[in-house]
Amino acid sequence: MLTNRQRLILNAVVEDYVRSAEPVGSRTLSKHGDITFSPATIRNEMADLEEMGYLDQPHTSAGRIPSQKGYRFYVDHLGPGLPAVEPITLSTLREHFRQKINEVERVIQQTATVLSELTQYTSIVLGPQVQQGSIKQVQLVPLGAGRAVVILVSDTGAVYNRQVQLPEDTSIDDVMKLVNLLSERLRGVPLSHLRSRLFREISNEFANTLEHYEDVLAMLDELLQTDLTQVDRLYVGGTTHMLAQPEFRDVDKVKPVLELLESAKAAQSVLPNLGAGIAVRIGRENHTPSLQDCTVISATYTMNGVPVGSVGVLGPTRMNYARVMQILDYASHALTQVMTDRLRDP
Amino acid sequence: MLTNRQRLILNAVVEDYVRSAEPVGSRTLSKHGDITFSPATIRNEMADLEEMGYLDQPHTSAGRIPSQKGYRFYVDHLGPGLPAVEPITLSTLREHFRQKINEVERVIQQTATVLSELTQYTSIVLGPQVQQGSIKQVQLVPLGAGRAVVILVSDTGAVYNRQVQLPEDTSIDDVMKLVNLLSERLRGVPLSHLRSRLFREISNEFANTLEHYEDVLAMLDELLQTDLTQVDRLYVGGTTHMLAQPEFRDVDKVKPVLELLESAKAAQSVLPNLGAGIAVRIGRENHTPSLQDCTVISATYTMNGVPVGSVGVLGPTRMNYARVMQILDYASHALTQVMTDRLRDP
DNA sequence: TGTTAGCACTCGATTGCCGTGAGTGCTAAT
DNA sequence: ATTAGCACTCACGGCAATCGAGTGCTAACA
Repeated sequence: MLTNRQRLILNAVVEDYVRSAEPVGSRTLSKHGDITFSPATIRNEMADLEEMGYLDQPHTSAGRIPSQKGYRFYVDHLGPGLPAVEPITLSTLREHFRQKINEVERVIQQTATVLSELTQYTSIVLGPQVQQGSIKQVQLVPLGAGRAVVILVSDTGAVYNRQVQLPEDTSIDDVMKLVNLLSERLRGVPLSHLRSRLFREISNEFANTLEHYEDVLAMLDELLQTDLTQVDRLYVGGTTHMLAQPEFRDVDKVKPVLELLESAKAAQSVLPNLGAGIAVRIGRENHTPSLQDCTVISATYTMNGVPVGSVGVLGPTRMNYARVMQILDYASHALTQVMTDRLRDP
Repeated sequence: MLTNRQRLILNAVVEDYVRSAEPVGSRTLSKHGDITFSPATIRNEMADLEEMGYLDQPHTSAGRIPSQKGYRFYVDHLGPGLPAVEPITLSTLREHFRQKINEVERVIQQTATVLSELTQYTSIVLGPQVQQGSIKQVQLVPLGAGRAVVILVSDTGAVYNRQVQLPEDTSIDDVMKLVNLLSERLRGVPLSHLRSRLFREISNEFANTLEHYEDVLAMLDELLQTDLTQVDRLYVGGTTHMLAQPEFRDVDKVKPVLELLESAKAAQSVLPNLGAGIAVRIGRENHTPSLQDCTVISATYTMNGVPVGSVGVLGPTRMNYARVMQILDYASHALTQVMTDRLRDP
């Protein structure tokens, strides 16, 4: 275990290094706020801390920087107790969430923007995977030439639409039948059960009523598979902030990270699976190799108590943990609020 | 005017420099395919070309690189005559556009991806601003608690939806009236005339039939303003390719460019206004200051002969002009085809 | 016994100084 | 008009000298 003085010093090293991005030496530390010992004492303690693996020394005649273990200890036991967020930041956030934007998508997207601006890091927001809610209305709008648009509306106000090509010789009559059937049988069905309901209970009715029922079924299957699973609703903001970080001023260092962020699919893997509370992944704790020198902090937001999405921030391991954690905490609660409002009296 | 030999040499300088990214000297040039003169002759001609402003010399004892004027001459009179695209590339493109994807949005997005992969530059695709097409169906789905979703379907298959908050005490009756009214009066109205039609012809009917007609009108106005003008449908692909370019290996060089690309609004300005054919903007020809060292090549795609969007490629001024121009030419025609297919027998 | 002052030592970063070589411009020969 | 020859230029890489921030150790001190 660490002595009180060692904690104090580790804390100071992290704070100074996060601010300056340069190895901090004993002399510098001795000037740090709540440290009263002489440089020599600090040197001794730092040597011990290094031996225990909490600090690293880039080279013999340089100051110390926190190791990943050091950051971990800092996050678990030190810094994030104190208030690190300026009031102005909080009020900006509050302002952002106060304006009622009707489209959930836009809220999510703008949240990404605001987060990256406030934190000066890259932000990643995963849109809500609304398996909740149920079908309010099913509609099929024919466009001519066998083309039609299928529209599903959920009671949460989400609208899914998709253009489909009906089998060549589908009669108007068949189309009407189809719409009525779907409309009648799917109304009120929870989105999460949509596919199974469709196949288990309704498909055999198709066989009796419709001509090309296999085709229609395949079409609906594709529609549900791609449109409701919503894998692509990932918003990334402020990627260029990465370029401002001193440790990533080398193009070869940033490139893998930016490449990861560019492919939406891969970027999914950046955010940990939905868990409760705030998750901090430091350096190699990220399973993605490109993020070995990055920290990802993320928080989950919920809808009716169920986790549906997450907000996160990506930066160098030298990150202002306390500040970012507090901001994300606020943002995730605000998003939870937004999502829950949306379910009110459906 | 340039002599034939000067053209030959300028052409060779551009081609060599585009390939190697290093100033090309007289000795190197003398080994270039269709050049038969001695280094000394080449030196004389190059000195002349420099004097005329077609070539630059980074420093006294270095080779020459094309100036922006040099590139411009190359684009206007030289390179892009010959075939520079490998058959394999063309067939990849053909393959990409062969698969019929139903969602226009997805076609656009994937086009951006394919273009950036094929060219190894950053691609920018501006989604179709479909002012064409007309209203096929208007729908209003109430969700409870005064909330409702307005859905507009155009005959091109586009679906616009937006959640709105109805005035507190709107009666079911009023909602029905509203839907019927809109449905009846807006069907067949061209999207481009939607707003004016709404205000000139329909608004006074509202006054007679509806309670809170000002509120409803304001709501519809907002809906049309934000959703149909479609300013945000800009897809950017392969931004990280910028980092691979030797002239942008310095973070301070890339950062402004990536920042520009990050804000969708600003990125709009990257693509020139819709004009016909292929547009090439070299260096300072871009009005945006961050693009002083970049070239943007873009092409317009049309729908029924009307330009509706554009595809572009962004890279360093040292760009493979011939190849990119040919690829964009192909892509824009293919997109035109896609858009036109969508209008067939509406 | 824990803390601190003093001091020699380490080592990355900076600076300055060649030597090298690719490339030029000029002149004279073809 | 073209080209061979040659002196000249200048970025670049390597190397040594210098500098200084920071350390570890020892000895003095409370």
